Amino acid sequence: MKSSIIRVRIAPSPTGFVHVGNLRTILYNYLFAIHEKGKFIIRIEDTDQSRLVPGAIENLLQSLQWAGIEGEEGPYLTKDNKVKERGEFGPYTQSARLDIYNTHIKTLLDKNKAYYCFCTKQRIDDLRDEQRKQKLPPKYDGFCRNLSKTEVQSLLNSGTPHVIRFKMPENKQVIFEDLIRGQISVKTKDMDDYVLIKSDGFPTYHFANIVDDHLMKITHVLRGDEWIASTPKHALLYEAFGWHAPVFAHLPVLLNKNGKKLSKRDGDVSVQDFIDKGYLKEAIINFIALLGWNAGTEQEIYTLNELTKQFSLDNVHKSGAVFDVDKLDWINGMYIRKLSLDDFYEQCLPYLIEAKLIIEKNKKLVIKDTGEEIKSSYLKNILALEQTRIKKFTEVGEVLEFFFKKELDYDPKKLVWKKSNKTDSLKNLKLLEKLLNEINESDFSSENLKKLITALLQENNIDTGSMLWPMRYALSGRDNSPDPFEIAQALGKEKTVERINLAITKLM
RNA sequence: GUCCCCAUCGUCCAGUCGGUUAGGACGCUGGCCUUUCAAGCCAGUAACAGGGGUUCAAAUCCCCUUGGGGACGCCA
Repeated sequence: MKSSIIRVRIAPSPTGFVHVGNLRTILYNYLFAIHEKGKFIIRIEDTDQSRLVPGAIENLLQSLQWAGIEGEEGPYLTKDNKVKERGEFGPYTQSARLDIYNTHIKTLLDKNKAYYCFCTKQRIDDLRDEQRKQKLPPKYDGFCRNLSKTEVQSLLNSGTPHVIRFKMPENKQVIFEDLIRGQISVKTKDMDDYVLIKSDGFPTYHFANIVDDHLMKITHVLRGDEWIASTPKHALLYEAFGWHAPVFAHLPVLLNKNGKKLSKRDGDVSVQDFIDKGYLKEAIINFIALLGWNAGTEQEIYTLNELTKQFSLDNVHKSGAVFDVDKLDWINGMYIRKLSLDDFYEQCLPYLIEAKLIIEKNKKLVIKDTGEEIKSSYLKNILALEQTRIKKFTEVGEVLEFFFKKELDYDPKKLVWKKSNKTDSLKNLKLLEKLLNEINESDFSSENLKKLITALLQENNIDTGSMLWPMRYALSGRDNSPDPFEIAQALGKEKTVERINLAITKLM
């Protein structure tokens, strides 16, 4: 009975992709479990057969794997991407537990805590319409509540469709303790004789959830806010069975910019969408962990490991948190800057291919515009210049495009620095061209170029800007870019000179 | 309509036993650096929803109002 080990579960229904809000609930469950040295369990709640989406379980498990979150019990993905189950409290998929629900509903029926209801869908709908019209709370009226045993038996014998409802006790105050919100109290007169078993023989969430949580020895239920109103129903069910209820903790929801619950209507909210947009898992996890929780310190950047060490339900907020993309971008930028160059390269490559700047040909990388083969070491040098400049990987294509163009297309007027003029710019570029031509290919490093060009400026008494701005513009064709010396080094002598020449032509 | 829950800068969070110039971060603005943009550093901007209590003292405790959210399915 008394088990000191904490067991928490996540109970997703396989009805689509994993939403960031789900991911946060999952994350908090995981953090709590690991922090408390407990068990983290996955259970699939597929009792609504009409809403099942093929591949949703695989998608869920992949998303967890991506996030670095692993369940100790329940379904998992094998190396060849098959779904298998592990753990001693299985099966962990509700559709495989129908027998269990059947034996448990019998106990409730025998205890007179539940009853058969033969009301048609039509009657229930009409009833609710009428109640709404009269501005009454919609509720089942208990029509079948007191059917005699013989009436029930004969209806069952004739195969009349039916559901099984919970017999809500009358005039009772239900009080439960929520770890985050404290005591919550509801009167049974405000609750319905809700359905336990549907007419297709499948249990509802309310029933299956309670039976499974009990059988799987779940000690803490951390779930979304939207369940708070159903928790008294659940508490009553535990009571009807004579079971101890787990500890409940209802997590605040994620909101959109308008303060409404974040939903599909707000655009891309699935975890996959964020991955596609070029966010790092570390950034997403860090960000959503902080939405509704903090350690009481001023730390903003956390690894998953640090989170598991510091996480506590004591510091979880009660109110919903707005999902602010600006802050996500900032955090993502922080993580991008921390990446090693190799990792940064690995992350960026798919986006460069996606942006159609680079194509893969016979396992070689080729610049699409020029057809030249490109070495990964070269690509890394270029990427290094942008690592502090992007906030998400989707930006890498645009910002790097100029490196891969055969010929740059820009407005010649832009070659002139704001404090300079056309004549000087042209003169300076010609001086620069002459100098560059004299430098050996092997000496074309940014440091050396900087040294030589600085000397050139001093020698001729030229303003830094009136030389470096045209140079930078000639090489990048962009208002904003990295340092001209860095670009020149990355481009190499030939292309650098070529671009300077082009600029001279454009200015003349 | 009924029930439940929530309320500190624009946003995310500190402020958990009542006493703070109400703190940090994102964003925004300005500065430094500087050839541009980032990055980095520095500075500034901005909040206790309102009203009553309790108290020597309230962002903090209590009540009301207002505002917001959620639930009221044979969905989860």
